[in-house]
Amino acid sequence: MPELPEVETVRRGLQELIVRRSIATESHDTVKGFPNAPADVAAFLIGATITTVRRRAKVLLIDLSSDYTLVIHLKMTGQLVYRGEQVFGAGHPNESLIGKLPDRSTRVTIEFTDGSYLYFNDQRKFGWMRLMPTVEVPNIEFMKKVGPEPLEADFTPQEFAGRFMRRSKTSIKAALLDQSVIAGVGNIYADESLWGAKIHPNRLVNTITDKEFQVLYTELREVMNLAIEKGGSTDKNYVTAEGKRGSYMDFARAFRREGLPCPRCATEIIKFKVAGRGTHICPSCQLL
DNA sequence: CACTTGACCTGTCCGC
DNA sequence: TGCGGACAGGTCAAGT
Repeated sequence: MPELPEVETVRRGLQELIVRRSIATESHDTVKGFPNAPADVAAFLIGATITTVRRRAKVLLIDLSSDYTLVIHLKMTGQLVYRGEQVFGAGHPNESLIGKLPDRSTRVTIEFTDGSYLYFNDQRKFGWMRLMPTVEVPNIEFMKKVGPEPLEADFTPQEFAGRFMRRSKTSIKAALLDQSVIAGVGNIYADESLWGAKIHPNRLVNTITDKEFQVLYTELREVMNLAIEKGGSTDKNYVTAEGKRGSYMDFARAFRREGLPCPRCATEIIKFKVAGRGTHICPSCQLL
């Protein structure tokens, strides 16, 4: 579920909501990777203060005053929701998305000294979390292999096109989803940017022209920036740090719009599988 | 080696 | 209404 725009939205929310709060208690059930070193929880998590919240690709980095960092991947259904004064539950506008917290999908509960909470919810348990020294974060396998951030100001169209050369014989969609090529692209924004660039997802990378890479670069950045502006895409599970929906799906042109008219030419959007993933295209605009 | 397919989990939706 | 099967936004290990 959460791709770069969703994780960035959560990051911005947490930066506002939890920085300078101190951790009083922590409890959890099964979460992959946590606690990797149980003694570290008492030594470096309890009593620590949140200093900043960063993001790399789809990974959230919650830095602590102990010089340790909580490294969190939400995978498909992870949520990080802060609860201060507001009360979720029956009648609340977000009830259908997060219910009353904690609930049966709550994996980790962090209580701050002021009595507010941060919940890590994850219905499908694919997400993971690690507590580790901040200086060690760049050394984990994911960080070593992940590609460049596509929204950085100094990320050029030339660098974008060049990254794909490592996957020249696969489909453009499979390459877009490969985190070692470009960081943070997932199924939603792969489909949306390919629609924007009028490129069929099954086109092989080595058939994509320089001009097409240029357009794809622009479309990908525009669609991701718009998605951040809209607070991300909520289909089923994703919510912001405040427990709210993201509204990008109201602006989607192809993703999850099968049977509806293409906004450009009114041809019906169709759905099929590419690289094992549900894929949406306009069959008139995106030719093989 | 490059690339594709299953596995990881739970919940929901759809057709019989 | 009940039940089996397909499917869901991510990533890795295992297989071709």
